[in-house]
Amino acid sequence: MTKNAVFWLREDFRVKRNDALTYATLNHENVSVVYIFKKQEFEKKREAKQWWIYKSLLNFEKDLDNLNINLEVILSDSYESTFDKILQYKNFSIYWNKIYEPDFLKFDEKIVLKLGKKNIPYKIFKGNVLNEFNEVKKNDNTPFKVFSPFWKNAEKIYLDKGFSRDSLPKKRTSKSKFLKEYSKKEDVFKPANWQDKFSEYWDPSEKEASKILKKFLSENIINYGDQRDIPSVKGTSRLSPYLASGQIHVETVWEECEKLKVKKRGYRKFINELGWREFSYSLINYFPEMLKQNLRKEFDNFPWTENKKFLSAWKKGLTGYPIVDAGMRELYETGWMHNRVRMITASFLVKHLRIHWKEGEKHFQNCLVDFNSANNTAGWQWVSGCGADAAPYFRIFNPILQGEKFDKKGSYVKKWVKELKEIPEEFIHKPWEMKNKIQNFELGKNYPFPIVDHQLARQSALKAFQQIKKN
DNA sequence: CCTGGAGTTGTCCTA
DNA sequence: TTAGGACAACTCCAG
Repeated sequence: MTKNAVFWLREDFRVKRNDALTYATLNHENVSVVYIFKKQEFEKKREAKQWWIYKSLLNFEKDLDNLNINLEVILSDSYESTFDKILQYKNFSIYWNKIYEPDFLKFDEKIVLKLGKKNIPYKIFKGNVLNEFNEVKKNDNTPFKVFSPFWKNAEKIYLDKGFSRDSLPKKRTSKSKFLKEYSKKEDVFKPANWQDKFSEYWDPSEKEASKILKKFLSENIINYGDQRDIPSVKGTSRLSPYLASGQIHVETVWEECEKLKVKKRGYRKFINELGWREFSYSLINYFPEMLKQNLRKEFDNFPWTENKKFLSAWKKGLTGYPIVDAGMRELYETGWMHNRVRMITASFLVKHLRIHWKEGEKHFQNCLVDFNSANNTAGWQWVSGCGADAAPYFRIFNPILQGEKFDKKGSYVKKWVKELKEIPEEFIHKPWEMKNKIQNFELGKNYPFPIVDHQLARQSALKAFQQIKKN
């Protein structure tokens, strides 16, 4: 065994159940945690996530400090050139956990070749999933394309493995440094951007993740089935950003769920959401082309429109449909949007405005603290109808009905769209129908008229879908 | 190989 | 007022 070990930190900001980190501490005298920050991957592309990573680095550094382990950050233009520099060092082994994205897996292969040539010991561990995607296949060895059978099989495979690995790294007696030069963590992120208000809503730490999970399981999971659809209520777990950056391992979430004594409907529904996460990973790895294009080819002929005004109104939350605008503003304010509202806003962009899902995908990528390629792509393609197991085309969310159904009193709308604060309940999801005048409020002045008419937009979306069927 | 059932999250119209 | 069917037909998957 070499004296030094490097744990290459990527999406695993946790001490508990972190296989690569634990392995390094159990087998080596000196352990360093190295994070390579590639600016171009974040700037103007994943700004919300950039904030999350920055805070995660600061918090994780403290956790590692308790173990006498040093966290070293390198600012980089490319992973490969940075790796080439690291490979110049002598007498070390390197470990990391997998990220299930085609590009990352390909990069792993490349690095493995280089490590082999230099005789540097390495080990790659399972990442933040229940099953690795290639463990779940149909009997004929092809991948599942429908969720239910996929999940039925995947759950069984996971249960059959029946293992529990509640691993913890071993504390060092003294700190050691590996890299001669490393960057300041502050260089990863320049404060005073729009993301600054996120601190009011999120604490990107491992401790917070387990706190949230505990609270969710003791208070909310019982009613998850119904409450998860009400955006004004904290009925969902809000664990997504912690899962995305690995402040918690999905196996931990699973296991804590299994420990529940009373397993009601809510429990099943919640576990299924973990299933969708697994399904998305499976899809993008078996069909990597879907990261860039429609999974269902017939959608290549869909008559999308280009409309900068509409796109910008959607992004700013100025479409004139209160539930849509509330969602977009929640996203901008907090780096997160409630699941039900993600569907409504996405459907609105794709079907009412007929703007390509890639535009929406890009915007969400920039604004979500829980951004993850697999979920984001699979989700947008699902809404658009061009993905796997997707919604049928005639299923077009009516933003007024959705509002009335899931935000009855309009409290979600009023929280995020302050202009509508005084609008009576009856009209909160359709302020344009209001006859009475309200002081200091005038439609078209304080808040926009709907940018498209629901009925007309719906008709034209249906027509557009008819068109691709013909081709 | 054939067969039948099913398919995350809806909407709208009719009786 | 409300419940039920139409919306389309295709692909996936298991038996």
